[in-house]
Amino acid sequence: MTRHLDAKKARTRPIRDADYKALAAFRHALRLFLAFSETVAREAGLTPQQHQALLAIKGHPSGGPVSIGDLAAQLLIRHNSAVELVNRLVMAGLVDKVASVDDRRQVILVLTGEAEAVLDLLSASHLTELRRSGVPMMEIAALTEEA
Amino acid sequence: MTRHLDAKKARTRPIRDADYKALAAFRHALRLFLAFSETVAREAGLTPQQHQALLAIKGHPSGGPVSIGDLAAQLLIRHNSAVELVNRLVMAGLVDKVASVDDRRQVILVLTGEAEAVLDLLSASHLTELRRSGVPMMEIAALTEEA
DNA sequence: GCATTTACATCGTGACACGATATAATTCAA
DNA sequence: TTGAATTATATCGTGTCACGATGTAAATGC
Repeated sequence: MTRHLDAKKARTRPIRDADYKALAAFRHALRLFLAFSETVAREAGLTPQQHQALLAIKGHPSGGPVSIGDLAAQLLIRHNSAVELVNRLVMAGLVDKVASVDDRRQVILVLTGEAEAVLDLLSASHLTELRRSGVPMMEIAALTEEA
Repeated sequence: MTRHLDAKKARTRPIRDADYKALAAFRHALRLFLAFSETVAREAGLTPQQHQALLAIKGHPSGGPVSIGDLAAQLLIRHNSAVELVNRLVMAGLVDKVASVDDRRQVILVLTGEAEAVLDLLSASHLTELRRSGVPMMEIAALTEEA
């Protein structure tokens, strides 16, 4: 009975030591980038999530107004988590919640001047760091479409 | 006075809308990968941190025995956080803590058979997903050295 | 017009990481 | 060799963040 390939799951090439090392090194590289990002964000007075939320609002692919739900989708978090994140941003004076005129259930998120300034600074340092470390940001970002 | 470049910080090219979109899309791509990883880890009964800890132990660059401190360094977390993470792994039956003979302060981390099996499964699906999505894992992992 | 769906909000919970602090083993210098 | 400094791990209290479950108001569909 071990003569046949498993019907449920095609037999895969066994995982070698080099595979584990490559996966571990890849994770380590991701963590290095995230640690850099967290450090500069905190130096600017933001939590990493706040920074990413501001970026998601400012750089949303639609280019148009961004709602709570849009933010949740962009960050891959639940709507209620997005609400909480936005409330913390409002308390920090970084975002204003504006009732949408189109659909009065929706809340449109608007960056304050302070948020624009901080995000500009952080974006500059991130672009510099990504260029320095050689991460092919554009290519990786392009993968977003298909998945 | 605005004629001179700022002495403290070289004037950088202004951040354009396309830059914000690229950075946001890059973050989104990272989150897609991390969400994939979290999903398959949870389906296998592990938290994402537990999965990454097992991988860090199994794929540690030294190839040798891995201590609490080694794990903390690989995951870029504090020693006390690594202790807590390992304690949860021990309670889950995935890791054994073994006193080191060389240095009796050290605790060597050993994967149980169950952990080896789960990690094998997760590594296979991660390798498949990374190949599928076209992420240049090896190249990015190689950046680890210099930073 | 009324049921369903959609968008946002609230609440309680749990995982995780942290700083501060403690303890034991090792190292090193006098 | 002994005692001070260092290193490795452990413990405790705290804060952030995300979640599921649940609730409410606005929009949609038949």
